[in-house]
Amino acid sequence: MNIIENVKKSIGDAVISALNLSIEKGEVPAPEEKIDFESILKLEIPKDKQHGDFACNIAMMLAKPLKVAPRKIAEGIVSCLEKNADIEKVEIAGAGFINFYLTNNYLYSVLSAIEKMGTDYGKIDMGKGKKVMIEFVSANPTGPMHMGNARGGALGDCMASVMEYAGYEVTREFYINDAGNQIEKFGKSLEARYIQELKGEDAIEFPEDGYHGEDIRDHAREFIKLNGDKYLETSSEDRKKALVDYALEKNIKYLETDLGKYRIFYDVWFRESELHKSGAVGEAIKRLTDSGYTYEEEGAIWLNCEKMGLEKNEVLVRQNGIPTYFAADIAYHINKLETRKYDLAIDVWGADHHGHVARMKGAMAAVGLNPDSLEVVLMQLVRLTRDGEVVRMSKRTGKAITLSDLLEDVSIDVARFFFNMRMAGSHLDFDLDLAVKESSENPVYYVQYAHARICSIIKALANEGVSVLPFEKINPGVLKEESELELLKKLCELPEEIRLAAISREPARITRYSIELATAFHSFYNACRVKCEDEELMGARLKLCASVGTVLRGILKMLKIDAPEQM
RNA sequence: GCGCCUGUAGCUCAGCUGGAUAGAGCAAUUGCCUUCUAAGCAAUGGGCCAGGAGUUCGAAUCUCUUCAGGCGCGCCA
Repeated sequence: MNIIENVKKSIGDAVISALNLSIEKGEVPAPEEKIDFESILKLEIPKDKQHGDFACNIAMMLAKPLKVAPRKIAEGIVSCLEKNADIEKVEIAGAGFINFYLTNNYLYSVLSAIEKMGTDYGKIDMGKGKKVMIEFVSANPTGPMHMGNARGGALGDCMASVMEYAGYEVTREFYINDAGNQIEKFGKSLEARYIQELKGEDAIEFPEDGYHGEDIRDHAREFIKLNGDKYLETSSEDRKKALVDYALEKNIKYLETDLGKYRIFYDVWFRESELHKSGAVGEAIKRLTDSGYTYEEEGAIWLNCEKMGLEKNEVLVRQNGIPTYFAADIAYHINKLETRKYDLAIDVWGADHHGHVARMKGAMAAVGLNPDSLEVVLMQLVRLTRDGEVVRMSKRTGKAITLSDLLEDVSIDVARFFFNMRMAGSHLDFDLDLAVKESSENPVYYVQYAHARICSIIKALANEGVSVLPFEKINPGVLKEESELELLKKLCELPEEIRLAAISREPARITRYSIELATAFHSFYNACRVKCEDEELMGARLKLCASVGTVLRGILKMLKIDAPEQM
């Protein structure tokens, strides 16, 4: 139920029929060529309340094609407007805006809508049940997660929730890169540490491009506890395989646990190795070859990206016969769109991967899939600051700060909220001082506080025998104060915010909305007392509070942030 | 060098499918608790929307260009 959209629709229809009528009457000249009025008509909520509740621009848009002054057109439209009980008055202003001032009835109806839908208020059917997969984080399983993964996690997870609210059928997926070069490096690193642990540091040289982290040593030690030195005798191949099998599964478990702590739960954990085993990678390459997009050079198989209008060609199969990550990724996306029949696949990637986007889409087109079915949301990287300075390393470990490090300092609510305050495309400064503060400055508490306050009011009144009444039993018409109307308007906006957040893949809109709703509530709270002598007014205000509480609970649940009843 | 992204208040950011006087939070200053949670509210100050040109009745928003910053351009992933 999108109240604002409904109102816009009804005003828009009224404007168009008035326009047609006034053309018929000859007050406004007919266009020389047919114009689709509906497509140029725009109704917006003016920034300044003095300009009414909704403003229409159509007179200005038609001024040029009709060769008439915009105010003249506006006058023609207004004179032919049908009377409508919900429209209080209509004014022509500025260059030719038609401003509509409505009665408050549409605002009051939101209370009824919220009562009916409860915490589901805001859900819309824009997606029509289309199947969408959102793949996010997909952190390298050779080590712990970094800040980029932390942001990607909050972003992808909330994007998924927003898409669900918008009526899509959403799958959250984690792609495990458990094959290819990096696993090879992982194996070599583990092997080196294994031998070093048993035979001393000098027994084997650590690979130059290996993983130097302490976690690799830990894996080797744990592995020795379980298996002793028996892998010293085996071939390097078997040794690496045993080490990788052990450490990889453990790392994947860690990833799952850490993400779970972060309240992210995936529907699917998809392994790259499956694509290699099933032959899907080979098939993908064959399809590209069959459609004439590949060629051989210097013993490698290349994808002809120039044929797709791109700058550079890319290797699909190396000289050594091993397919590249790119080849596997093509197979993976064919799997998403074709095998598993998703209508839309959204990938959340770090901005440093942007070069990969065009060729991935190009490859989709080359195998005959719609490249628009694959969407990539690029996310700028995160900068942590403390005392105004950029923090790169953890003080404790001296290494890059991991997600678990962050969650030791900062609550999960705060982390999820902060990572979703900024749009994906903007660089995100994560202010650790602010995040740690449990005070008014911290926007998370600001929103939660609004919810706790509402719960407190409801409880206090319940103790005096006053309870929240159903919509039919209250008289919303007594809500006339500025702050009450502003709050009602804010409540009306949610479905539209969900629509915009879903369409632009920007869950940050909802985080911001939660702050705006909290602001509107705090403002109301200070301006209007709920508990008062006038029972009718008290009933209406209490209903308003309860509605705001419901909506806040709904949004916070969507963002997977706690909604405490007291603070 | 080529490509992508960014540039809005002292700081962090909204606003960008063109609309009326450019917004919020933080920071600064000043008020508001004998009555529902002051983790709150109200008010004040703060801007050549990086610079320039163009399109338009109208530009922070669209186009071109200059400048500044970030990132990418591997038989890495």
